[in-house]
Amino acid sequence: MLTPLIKKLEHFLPLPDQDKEWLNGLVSRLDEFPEHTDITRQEEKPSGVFVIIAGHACRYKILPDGGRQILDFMFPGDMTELHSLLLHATDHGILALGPTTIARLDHDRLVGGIVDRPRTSVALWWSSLQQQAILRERITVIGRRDAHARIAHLLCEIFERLRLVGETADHRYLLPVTQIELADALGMSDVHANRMLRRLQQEKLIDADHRTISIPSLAALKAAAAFDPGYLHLDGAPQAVRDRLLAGSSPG
Amino acid sequence: MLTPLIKKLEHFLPLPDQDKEWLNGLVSRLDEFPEHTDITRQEEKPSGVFVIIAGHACRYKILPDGGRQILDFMFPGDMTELHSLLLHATDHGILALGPTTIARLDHDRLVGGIVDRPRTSVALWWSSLQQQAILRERITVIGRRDAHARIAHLLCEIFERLRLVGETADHRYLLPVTQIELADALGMSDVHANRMLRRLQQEKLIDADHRTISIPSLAALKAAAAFDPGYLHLDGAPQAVRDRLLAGSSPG
DNA sequence: CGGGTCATTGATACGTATCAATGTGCGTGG
DNA sequence: CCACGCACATTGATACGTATCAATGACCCG
Repeated sequence: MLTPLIKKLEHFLPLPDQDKEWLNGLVSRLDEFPEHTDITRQEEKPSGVFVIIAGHACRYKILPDGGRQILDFMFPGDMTELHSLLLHATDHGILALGPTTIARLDHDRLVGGIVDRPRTSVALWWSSLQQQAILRERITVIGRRDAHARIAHLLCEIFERLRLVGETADHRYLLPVTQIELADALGMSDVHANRMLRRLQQEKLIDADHRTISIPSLAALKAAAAFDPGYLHLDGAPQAVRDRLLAGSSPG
Repeated sequence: MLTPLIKKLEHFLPLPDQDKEWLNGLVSRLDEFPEHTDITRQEEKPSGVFVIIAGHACRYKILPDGGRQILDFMFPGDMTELHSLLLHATDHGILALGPTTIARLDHDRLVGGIVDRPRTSVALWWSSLQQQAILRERITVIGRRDAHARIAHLLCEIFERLRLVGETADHRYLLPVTQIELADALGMSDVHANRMLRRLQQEKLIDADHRTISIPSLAALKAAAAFDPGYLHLDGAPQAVRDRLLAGSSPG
């Protein structure tokens, strides 16, 4: 059930079989959300931890003036914050972009049992560090790059993230996102997003068709975006970390 | 020693005296950094956890084209990520803005001992959630607000964060930041930052003098910024969280 | 006193927002 | 089965916010 999450975590560190079983056993319920419905709403109490199983979602904020900023995208294997229950209200909502399935996790058993599973703990920590790094990179791109580079960069990032969970085929992936949503994610107007998308296609850097993005040359797109994947921290756990964990159970 | 950190954490949840002693005992070394020197450098291996004791720092990235984006500011009580040692290399550097003192923490004892201190664990988790929320708010402000509102918003945020650790006096605080740095933090040019700063002063929304910011009317500045402090999650731990922790030791 | 960093100001160029109109595809109801 | 409406995509014209270039001023330090 939590296959994409486990796949992602194991890119960082192999997990013992018993940890994976334990993770899968935490799923208390599956929920499905139709396209363009809220999974959680801004200002409401956090609704517990869940993992995206299938589909695409995004975190977003609505501004006082009615504007919207999309903060990040969520793909299969992405989850909400482990300790969000510490807050009275969330600072952002989560929206299903296409039809989306989520798995809700039993919070008590998660928090209670995580302590005895150091490999999983560490992998989840890595995932949380990666998420913060993605936010920082987004700040950098929105703050310092022009619209053309912003779109190219986001498309590169999404490719790498989807590849990690096996949601790409060749150099192609599904991205059920309107141009308005793309614009809201990158701090630009929808009209301009359209033009830049168009330009990327004319430049043969991407091909967009029916919500499917194809990247003829990943190298070329990365160059246009000045995309350096370092911030995604995809290298796997450092040897020192692995060594220390070997004292525990053996990898699955 | 870790007074500002503890002060901040206790805004969320009172800590037992023994936890505070334990925290203070984790300090393995104090380091001082002169103005405009790197505390950590981008791309290097994480150097362990440290806490700002005095002074002001910022996280930043250098782009391939030489540009710089300041991601966040760090004030007394702010610390680096608990588990950053999981990464091979950092995705950003940390720069001392003025003369800055940091306390390095013993990582092994921190990670080893945190499990037995649920209140401190929870408070540190809250701090980490707040930090992520700050990044998300920055994305929103840079992506969707004009230069005038961006500066006003940042000045409001800094006020609230400094107030939390007792670094404000009246409606006034020290901010050792050049206009170039301000511009790099908000994704604008230094020339424009200057003009907007000037405008804020003409509008009597702020007063800036020798690195000191005064806010005649916080309400007015917040209105100009459309600043809603909700994202800082300053309400303290929800009752449910407190109740659960009462099973453990009593508050200090 | 001289040189450096930082702040300030004006003129101009450019990227992007905004406004407006049209086109396209799709689901729904007559 | 077609017509309508709706969301989304596309395109052009124009306005505006902000970047860039350039020069001067203020301050601090050696």
